[in-house]
Amino acid sequence: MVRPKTEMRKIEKLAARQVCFSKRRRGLFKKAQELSTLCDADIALIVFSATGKLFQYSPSSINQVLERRGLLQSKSVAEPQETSAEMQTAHRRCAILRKELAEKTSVLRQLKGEDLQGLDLKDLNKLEAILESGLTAVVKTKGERMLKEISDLKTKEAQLAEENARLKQQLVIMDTCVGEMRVQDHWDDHHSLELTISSLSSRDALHNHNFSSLDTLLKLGLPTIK
Amino acid sequence: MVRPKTEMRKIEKLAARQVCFSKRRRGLFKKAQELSTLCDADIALIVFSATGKLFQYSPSSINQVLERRGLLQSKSVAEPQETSAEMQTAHRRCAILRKELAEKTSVLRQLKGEDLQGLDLKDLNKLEAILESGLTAVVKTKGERMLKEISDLKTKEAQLAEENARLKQQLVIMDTCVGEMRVQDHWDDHHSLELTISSLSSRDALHNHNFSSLDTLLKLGLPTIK
DNA sequence: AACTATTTATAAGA
DNA sequence: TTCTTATAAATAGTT
Repeated sequence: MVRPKTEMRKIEKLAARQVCFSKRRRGLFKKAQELSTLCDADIALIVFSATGKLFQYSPSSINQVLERRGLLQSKSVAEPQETSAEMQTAHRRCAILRKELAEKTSVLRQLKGEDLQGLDLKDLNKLEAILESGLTAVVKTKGERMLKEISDLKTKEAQLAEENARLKQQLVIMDTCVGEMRVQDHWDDHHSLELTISSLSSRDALHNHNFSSLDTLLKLGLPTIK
Repeated sequence: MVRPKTEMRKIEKLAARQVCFSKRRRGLFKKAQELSTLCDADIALIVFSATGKLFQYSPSSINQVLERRGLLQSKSVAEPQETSAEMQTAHRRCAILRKELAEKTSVLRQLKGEDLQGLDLKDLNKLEAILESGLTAVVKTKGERMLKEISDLKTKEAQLAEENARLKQQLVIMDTCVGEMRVQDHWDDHHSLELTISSLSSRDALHNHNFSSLDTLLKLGLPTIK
């Protein structure tokens, strides 16, 4: 078990990234709490996962820390009614969301090659770089996916070929069988069937095949078996 | 050198506490930065030392993170009363926006070549097609932009060349001028200047040039003009 | 600030 | 997700 020194860049595999996030988040919060306890510090820690989930830690209250920092906008600017306060927050949130959405939409369009008029050479180069690296990644993933599919198909093919060979072998045996039966044509069905089974069994052809080969044999409706 | 397992309570000795604070603070910030990088998380970390000194970390902007926090913290207290109708609409709108945003974000990430794990061959092909057409468009636009820049530069170059030619011509005239002045060396400054201007004007060389050429002429400090 | 013996965190595997 | 374990990383005490 060799643990490689962790490279400091975004973890590519989603699952690994999520596990790492979960572990390190806990570690980070623990360290924050320790620092706060040991050194009597006031701490506010806010973490958003890539999926937008919120985690936060503060021994006192986050708002208290933020107020101390002078960050919190005086939220009681001018509120005629108490109901409008909530409405305002809601609207503000919507506005922010809309803004983010507009931004993402715009970038998305540009990546798709639309609305490039307003961009200068520098922006275009940046866009090109993103597209190129994205394309590379997609093509690479696609290649891997196809390779896997190919190897799966090869496995299947091998299995089928194997079964095929087995079946052919059984056909040869069958021929032999038929020959024998022709010679001993006076035997009744019961004897003939016994002979068939025993000659197949003697060559191990029916072992491990759940007797499906026997089914096949029976369904063949061999003309010489009355 | 036996290090006792650190007790998790406030360190009493001031010096030790300060050293510990300094070390652990750095450690904490480093861990925060690592989490942010490795797992693509959005983090805001604010630390006040016991002495009131402020330290903070955020890869994006603290305010941005805080705004986002405000966004997602929506399910605050329950207020089942009056405003509910309006509030519900607002919240519904927010929810829709959030959903759209999540969708766009996801697509955007995939276009950038991230989080491709969950996609099948069909999706990958679609992605590839989008990226390819986007790349084509961007490269095309870039080409046009560059062509235009080239043609603009050529125009400018032509203009400059033209002006250059004009200036050279003026120099020739100047030489002639100087020659004349050498012959008529007894002229005083006033006459000499008149001659210079009139001979230039007669060939239209000074028109449209805001007399900058005259400035140049005067600054040349022609040795024969006393 | 630098060193180092230890503790602590954590990546990978189950 | 949780547990384990080998190893990387952080850090308490010392110089």
